[in-house]
Amino acid sequence: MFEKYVKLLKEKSIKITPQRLEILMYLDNNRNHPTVDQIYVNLKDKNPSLSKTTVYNSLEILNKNNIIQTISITGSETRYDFKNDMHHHFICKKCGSIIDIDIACPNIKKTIDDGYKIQEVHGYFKGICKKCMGSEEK
Amino acid sequence: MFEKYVKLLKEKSIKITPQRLEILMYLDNNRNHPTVDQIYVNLKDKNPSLSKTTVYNSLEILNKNNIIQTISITGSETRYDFKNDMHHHFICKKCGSIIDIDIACPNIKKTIDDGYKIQEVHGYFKGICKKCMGSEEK
DNA sequence: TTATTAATTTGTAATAATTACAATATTTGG
DNA sequence: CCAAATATTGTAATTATTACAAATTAATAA
Repeated sequence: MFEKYVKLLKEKSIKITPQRLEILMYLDNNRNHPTVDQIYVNLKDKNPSLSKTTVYNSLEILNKNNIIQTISITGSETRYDFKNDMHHHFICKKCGSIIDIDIACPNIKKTIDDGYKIQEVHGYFKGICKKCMGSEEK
Repeated sequence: MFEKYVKLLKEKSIKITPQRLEILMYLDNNRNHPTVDQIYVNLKDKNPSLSKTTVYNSLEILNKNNIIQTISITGSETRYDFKNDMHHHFICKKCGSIIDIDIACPNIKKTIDDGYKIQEVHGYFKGICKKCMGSEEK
């Protein structure tokens, strides 16, 4: 059940704790870019002693080790995502949903060639999503 | 002196107040993506009665009217920029400076064609800037 | 397996950015 | 110049995040 996440942590020499495994599994199974609070509230059910600080700490070490990534699209709270192929994010100003946009950034190479060392790429679009566009016309 | 900014506000039917003009001029003359606090502290000198809430309110209405734009690259505080040609931003994890990257996003058309209405585009790179890369080698 | 040590978790308190709100003041169209 | 609508100000409240110290746990070597 947790083998996959144990392996991920071992590869990066991160100590294996039940909290980290649960958080990792939660992010793997919930690809809806949850907030710290959403992760915390959901995992608190099965582990009532869980502390929000632990969620913050765990997310920090997982992010630093490139296992997960942060998304700062709303401007207020940070959201988290299991690391996968590069993609952009779209947030709908009407319904608030955050949608993966499966495109890569073609500008990276140019910027690297220009002398920058790029460690993270964030592409955010804000507007009205397909669904809300449809309901506006009615 | 303020004609340019008066014109900008009139075009959008935004009421002209000295605070808004000062904020607009500050952003026009300081293209270093300042925080709310930086704007506030700097303008407070000439106008001691300025309130931080006014800075927030003014930035909000200017942003909604597309005269300025927000930058959420640090994850903590929002930064502001006079609206100009589309470009990306790079933040150096070592020295903290935010640098304009003059490239446009070629993925917008594809996303619009796909049914999304795009109102804002944010492209953020995080890593080590040219200058810090140079000093690392020494 | 057990003891040890270093790292982690927890809970609470502190901080920092932002928003809410009510009273006062200012802008603008007639 | 007046009236109505809107903006500014100051303070208080809220929210996300970080700091920190005590208690607990994971990993390692004997």
